[in-house]
Amino acid sequence: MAKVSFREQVLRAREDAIVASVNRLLADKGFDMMTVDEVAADVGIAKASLYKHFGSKEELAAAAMIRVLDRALQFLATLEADPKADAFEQLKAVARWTMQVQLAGEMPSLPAQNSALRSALMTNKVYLDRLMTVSDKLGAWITAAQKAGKLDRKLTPEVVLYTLFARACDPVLGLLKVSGNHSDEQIIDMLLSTCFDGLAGAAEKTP
Amino acid sequence: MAKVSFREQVLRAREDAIVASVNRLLADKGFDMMTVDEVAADVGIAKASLYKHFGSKEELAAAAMIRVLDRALQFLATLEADPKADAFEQLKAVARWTMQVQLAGEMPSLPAQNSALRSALMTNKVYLDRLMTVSDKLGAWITAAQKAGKLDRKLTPEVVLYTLFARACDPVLGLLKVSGNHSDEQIIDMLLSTCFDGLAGAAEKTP
DNA sequence: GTCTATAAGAGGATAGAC
DNA sequence: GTCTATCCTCTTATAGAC
Repeated sequence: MAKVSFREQVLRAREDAIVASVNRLLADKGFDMMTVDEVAADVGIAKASLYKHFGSKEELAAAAMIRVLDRALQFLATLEADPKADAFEQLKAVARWTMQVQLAGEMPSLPAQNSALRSALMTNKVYLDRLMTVSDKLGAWITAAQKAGKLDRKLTPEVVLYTLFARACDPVLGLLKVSGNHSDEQIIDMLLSTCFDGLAGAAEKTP
Repeated sequence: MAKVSFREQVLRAREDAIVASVNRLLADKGFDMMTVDEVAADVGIAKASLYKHFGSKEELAAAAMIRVLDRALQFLATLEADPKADAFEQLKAVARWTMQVQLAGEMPSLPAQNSALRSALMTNKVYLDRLMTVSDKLGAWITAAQKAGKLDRKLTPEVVLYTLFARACDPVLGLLKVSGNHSDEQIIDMLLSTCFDGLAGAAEKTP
């Protein structure tokens, strides 16, 4: 019994290592440019061993997405635990968190056009479950913030949700980072500002 | 002489057809998922003939990017010709135009991570020239709009420029389109609003 | 410059021994 | 479950006839 448990523990640890590598490689090179050989080399195992754990390259990507969604859910839980919870501020905190993850090189980026990948994700129950859980929590905050007048009521919740997801993998962040003209904090502050107050800025709000 | 001119005309027409196909395929599937075989089939010529016109797949993509940048420059020229030119409104018009191109399925999307493609673009004089021309024109409008207080002065022009470029290929537009809950006009209006006034919206500006 | 045919190689996936 | 070795498909790119 203990032996089996230990075995499973080792198995889990190895799979965690695999998913961590995939996550970093996806953030670094993207799905199409990432090769399974690279993943195997990065983890330090043979490619055939990799395929004992995950049935395809798409499943590897799905596992990485599930991982980051789980991290997001953990962060959402800490926000929910805060007694002075304000929906608008919570949304802002989530956006800030996604940008920090992106700056840390830990945000996997998947192409929207790859149909093989999309269909693999759309048939992955675990992935869909996590995605819907995150979407529901954010959706509740969005409608609450709109009711409070903190978010534009002319925007449908769908638009707000998609926009927040998109800002989590916005190429602007990477461009600004390589340009080297701003600190990480400056980048995040400016992008948060463009996200919630727009290019026109909040200055105009209180003339 | 007339014969040579005619020949060149036919050559140009064929290359235009190729670039138009590449443009559409890039918008539809992205660079990595687009194959040269598809391009050849779409144009209706043999792949070897294609390679007589363009030396590599990367050059095809570069030609498509040059094409769309030229279209952008044409549009910028019409805006400059307007006597009652306001920098802020011009920037908004440009953003609207890029979204219309995107909705029409004519905005080529290139991955930011593909290094072979990036180096090919970075050594393409014509592409760099067009890109810099567009950037300079937009940059002038950005600083003018900031001086006029229409754009947030806390944002560096670099951030504004990158953000405008990024909105030209924002995945949110495609997601909203396939979701089918909004008309094209609604989508563009909402995304323009999120771009310039943010998720918080302009409502807060005049309380 | 257009075609058919093919080289050359990358990359996803698997066979079979241990 | 891990390895080595291999298969096989897809894709970029070119050779050579016309």
